[in-house]
Amino acid sequence: MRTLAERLEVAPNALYSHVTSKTALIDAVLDDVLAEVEAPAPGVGDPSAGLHDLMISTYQVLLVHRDLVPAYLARQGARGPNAQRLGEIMLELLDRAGVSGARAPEAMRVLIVYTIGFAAFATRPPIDAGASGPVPGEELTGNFVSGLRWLLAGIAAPNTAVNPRGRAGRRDA
Amino acid sequence: MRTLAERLEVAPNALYSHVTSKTALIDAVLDDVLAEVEAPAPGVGDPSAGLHDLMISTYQVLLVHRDLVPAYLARQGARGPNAQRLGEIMLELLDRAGVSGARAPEAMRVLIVYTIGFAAFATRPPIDAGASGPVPGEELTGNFVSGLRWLLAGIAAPNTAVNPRGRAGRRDA
DNA sequence: TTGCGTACTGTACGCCGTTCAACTATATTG
DNA sequence: CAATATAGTTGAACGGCGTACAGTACGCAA
Repeated sequence: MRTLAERLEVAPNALYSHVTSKTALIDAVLDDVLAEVEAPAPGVGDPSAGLHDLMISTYQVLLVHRDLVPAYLARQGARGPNAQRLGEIMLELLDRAGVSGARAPEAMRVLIVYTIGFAAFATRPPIDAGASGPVPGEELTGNFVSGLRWLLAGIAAPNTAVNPRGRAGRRDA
Repeated sequence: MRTLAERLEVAPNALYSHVTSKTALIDAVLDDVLAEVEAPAPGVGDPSAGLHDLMISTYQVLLVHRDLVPAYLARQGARGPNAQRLGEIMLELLDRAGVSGARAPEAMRVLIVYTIGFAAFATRPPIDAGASGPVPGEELTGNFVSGLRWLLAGIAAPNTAVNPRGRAGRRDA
């Protein structure tokens, strides 16, 4: 806030004539940024490829505005109009890809969480140079795409029985 | 800090005799929490099921300590000894599952990012009740497991050609 | 001209992480 | 046992943060 006010060459509290709180400001900026995401035209083109491109575009947009990616995770959903628009586009793509019903919002959440999470991970070279290689960031994008492909493949697959050992994953908890 | 000091019934600055900074404290706590993750014994059992269980256990541990999940994302890697131990276990499981070479660390990062990201997402009912259902949290765990299965399926698949439309995902950028 | 709404400023409150010098127990040593 | 080193704590304070409140300059319709 104070930094922003300085950039605008006004007193810090002047901001509160235009914004109710820092949180609200960030929310607004967040949704604005989402407008930069390139979404495929609805109804045409391969839906799987559309999802692929949509998530990659989202990832890249997040990387460009890296400093507000943490804020993105802090609030989870992003209720703004742009977020909503992207959500509808995703659902449409998923539907045309054969994912509908209860599976659709699940798949959507998974894709979103994965994308934002990976952006958050990629967003911070400055931990410490040196040991074990900080992963220069270029490679991370490739890594993101790999995971995205795996995810899309799994989502598209009709029935995924990954766990061969009977009812695994069931612990006493 | 001040809150913690109050709980310990000491002055706030007394903490700094034991910890160099708030960040260092959180890092230590973070790694401590990671000790609670149940890891399968190395070398035995189905590796795919092992990964499945390992990530689910991680997810559950994160949910129990929900308030420090954001901190978990803030620092990305978690360099502590427990984190390292889990990393080695994951690589061993991946190797036995047929994932090795350059693919192994990729798969590991994807799994970790997905798990932490989803935990971050699941960690905050208190946004606002009401419209569009805040997803009670029980369902979110099922959602997490679904995505995990998709991911594991994709990782295990030999070659994933998700993108039917030629070289998609290649934008000018 | 009067009145009003909008944008701004000065000042201050309460909170935060953190630092520094001083004190006090406890343990160590001769 | 006395002297001293050491670990742990404290009071006070600094600088920074988001934000609230009261007041003020300005533009504009009545």
